[in-house]
Amino acid sequence: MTGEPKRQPGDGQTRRRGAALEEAILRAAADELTESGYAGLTMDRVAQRAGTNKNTIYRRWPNRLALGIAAYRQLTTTIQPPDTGTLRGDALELLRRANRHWSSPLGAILRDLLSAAGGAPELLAQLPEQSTDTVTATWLTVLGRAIARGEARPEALHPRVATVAIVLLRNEFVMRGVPTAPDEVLVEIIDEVYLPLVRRRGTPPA
Amino acid sequence: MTGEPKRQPGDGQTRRRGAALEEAILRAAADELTESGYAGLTMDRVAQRAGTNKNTIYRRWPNRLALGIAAYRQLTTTIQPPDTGTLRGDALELLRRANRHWSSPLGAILRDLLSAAGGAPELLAQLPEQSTDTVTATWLTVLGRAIARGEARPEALHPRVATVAIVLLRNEFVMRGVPTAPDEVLVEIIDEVYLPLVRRRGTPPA
DNA sequence: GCAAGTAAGGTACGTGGCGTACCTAAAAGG
DNA sequence: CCTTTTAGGTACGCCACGTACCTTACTTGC
Repeated sequence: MTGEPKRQPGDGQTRRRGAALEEAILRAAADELTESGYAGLTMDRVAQRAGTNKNTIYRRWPNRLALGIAAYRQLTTTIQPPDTGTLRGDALELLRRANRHWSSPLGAILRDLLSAAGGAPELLAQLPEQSTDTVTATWLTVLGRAIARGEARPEALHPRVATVAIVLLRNEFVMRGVPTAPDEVLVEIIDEVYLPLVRRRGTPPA
Repeated sequence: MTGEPKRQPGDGQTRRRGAALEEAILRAAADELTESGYAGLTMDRVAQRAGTNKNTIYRRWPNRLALGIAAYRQLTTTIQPPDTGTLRGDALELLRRANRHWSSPLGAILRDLLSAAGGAPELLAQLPEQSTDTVTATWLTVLGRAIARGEARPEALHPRVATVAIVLLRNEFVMRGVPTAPDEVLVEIIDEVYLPLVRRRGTPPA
């Protein structure tokens, strides 16, 4: 939305450097992302929009993808674990947040970035929603509280187990493509898979 | 490996048409895939290798990706469900096969194709290992036998539940990138998640 | 067998976008 | 002030996709 004033050679204008310039570039890139998606994020356009030139961009990011990832991070905020009082509530809330995000325009951008990264771990790690650590920590927190309440078995406090639900939902997006998963799918994941897996055993509700 | 003889204009050679030509193109594309991966699959090179021209290729496939998918299918064979006698054995075998395939050169090609498809369902459906139907059917078969043997609870015979293990492994590849998952990961998925989830309930082995 | 129709071959080109090279000009800093 | 650093301007090489257009070889139907 914000076009930078085009600078003429020798017009005596102040010339940005360092952090200020970097922020301007990131803002321009983020704007391009939201307007045209990752496909529309071209180095020429970002340079023009930021009122600078490709040269300057390439001095800071090695390639288009790196810039795209950096710009994407500008658009996201980090998540706080919910605390609804029940494991089912917390888990469902986390899935709904993920579902909303992945179905939003930002989700489309995220998918394109993932595509472009082609599974390079050092790049994936820079994407908040994909960073295994962040996501895993959130689920472990939620599950830990449930265990403390006696809702779940302590042995379930294991990264692989704790994150099963979100992994299944992510898979839903990878396999079925773009559109939002219906809420029933989220409920099904929780009720048919996640809760049966982490709930206390050997004491059937008989 | 097989270079087609270069045809000269007016050299009186026989000119391939229809199915024969199509097969030649697919063979050339498949060879390029195995030698140079999807990145190396360029329309010009395929045309040259098949002893034909881009024009002819574009009459059959709308773009590079479509050709890549078609060529990839030439390189894969369909899977048969294993029958080791135990659910654990069958499930582990299926995971090991998937692991081997995804770590092989073919797996790299598959990942690139998935990347390029960018989550378009109609394209994904053409990739055997990604076709939900095929994979789900296999796991349902294996799980169905286990239920018949009394190893698993009948309510687990549900697509979402039956395929949990393979979904987790797929996630491992998506998140951690290329290299083979160690066998311990497969065992962990089976023993910590899959079997606890599908096994009979309420009768702990006490 | 011949003529019309169809499909393959050859070649060139437009296009888009990345990444680089190279020089000029402004700011920073001693 | 003079030097060093960093930004700006511009052009270009390159690659590969996809298209256009014509020529040439097969096929088919009369």
